[in-house]
Amino acid sequence: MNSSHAPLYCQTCSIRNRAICADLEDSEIAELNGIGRRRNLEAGEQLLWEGDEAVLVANVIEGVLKLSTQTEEGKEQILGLAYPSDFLGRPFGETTPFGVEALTDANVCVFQRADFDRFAREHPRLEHKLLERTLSELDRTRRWMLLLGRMNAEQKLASFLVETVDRMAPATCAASLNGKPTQAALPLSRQQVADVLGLTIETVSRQLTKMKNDGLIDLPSRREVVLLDREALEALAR
Amino acid sequence: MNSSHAPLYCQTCSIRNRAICADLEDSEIAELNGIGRRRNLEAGEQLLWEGDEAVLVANVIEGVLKLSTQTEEGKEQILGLAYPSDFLGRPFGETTPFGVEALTDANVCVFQRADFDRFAREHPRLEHKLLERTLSELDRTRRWMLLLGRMNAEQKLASFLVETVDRMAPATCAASLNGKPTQAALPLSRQQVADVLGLTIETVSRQLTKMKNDGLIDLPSRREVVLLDREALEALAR
DNA sequence: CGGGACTTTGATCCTTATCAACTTATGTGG
DNA sequence: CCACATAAGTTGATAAGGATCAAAGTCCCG
Repeated sequence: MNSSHAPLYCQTCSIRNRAICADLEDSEIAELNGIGRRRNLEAGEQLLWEGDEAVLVANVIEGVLKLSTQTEEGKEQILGLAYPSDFLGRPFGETTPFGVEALTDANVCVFQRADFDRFAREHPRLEHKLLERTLSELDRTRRWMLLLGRMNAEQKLASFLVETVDRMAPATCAASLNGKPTQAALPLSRQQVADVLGLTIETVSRQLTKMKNDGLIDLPSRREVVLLDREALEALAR
Repeated sequence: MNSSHAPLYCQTCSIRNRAICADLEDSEIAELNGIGRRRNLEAGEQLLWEGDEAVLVANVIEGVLKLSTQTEEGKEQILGLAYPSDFLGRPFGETTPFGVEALTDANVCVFQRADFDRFAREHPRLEHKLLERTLSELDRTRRWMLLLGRMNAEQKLASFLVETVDRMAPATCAASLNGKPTQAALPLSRQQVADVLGLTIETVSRQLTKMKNDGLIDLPSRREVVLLDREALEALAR
């Protein structure tokens, strides 16, 4: 618990050079190390609850998590997925506007929001990184809006598969075609894919079998995809 | 053109206390004033083009603008609306990921992105404001995702009407029920409303007439709405 | 007053949701 | 290690909400 005796996680951290802490100097890293702590999450475990007071923020070290919200009638909409080096939570805010749940077993670096906010305000370099990351996240979210608002089921699935394979790539280090990865373990169930894309589980399932029959993809197991024709999928997604 | 002779706009700026420049000191404001300039836009005029090199950023002083993107087939999706005091453009990025067009006559305070980026990096207070604003914008955008992904046409329209009336309120200063505004001039055409909500113009039109027949709203003209039963609309939107 | 853009209304079609049955995986305890 | 229970996914039939296509009606502005 006591920060002065905490092991220096950061120095061996696998996302040290990609997360918002990347540009910090050793002394700053040491300080940050003192206020954060590692936490393991099992698949399905919840880290933040929608509407709760925003007490935590975190960096994803390993695993995939979802941000989500619900409609009054209980329909879920996944607002985003967080992969290693992504930042989680709502700094400088009263409440957390979405729930966060681990989809796979995960490891995160957690901070009390108050501690983090203070540290950020005192370290413009970190705040700048956070700003850049937030701006990119906003860009990504807006692209997703186009998907939700204007694409049909087939286009949504195609987009989703290509993006997922890309984002999972660093973890899998698996097969790829001239640099572009073509397969991945799916971190989501069919229902979760549906919640990401604003579809129902049945539509997702039907669309996947159709793509498989069309020779666009292969589904070795429920939690794996292989893009047999990545080009065609990208064309659909466009 | 020459900054040293530019009038000191900022001191009389109507959004001086709400925009990202709010916390700056007089000397900083003066400096910022030197790199920015005012620009009037007519309704329909484009300020930024999707995919262009990101050369400009801006603050909205007056009017309403839309951020939008298109699907390959030319279907438009509006990604957001910018009202007075909102920030526009993509700082710290290579390209502008969306187009920006004035929906009403508008007045904006424009900066060369390079100038703005430099200024921001040298003034953490401004960068902090920008971060807070970007985080709020991300929250708003994510709420919009729930709307696009999980709401039906009626719920979408209800949400849109309530939000629009609220955001237009400062400008209209018009009728309100215990603090909550109940009418506004619509800054968007039916087609644009459709593009915001991921619907077609026909569906928007039908839904509005239905709401009018149900006594939920009144439509004194094509560009005005009155919320006759704001409560009911909020309930639908939830 | 007339022309063009915008909007509304109507008829029909299509995609996706919904409801239901069935199949395949996953996992647990005897 | 198998049998059974349970969860997850697939497939089918039907229905509904919006999209699309077409036409008529309004408003605006010169």
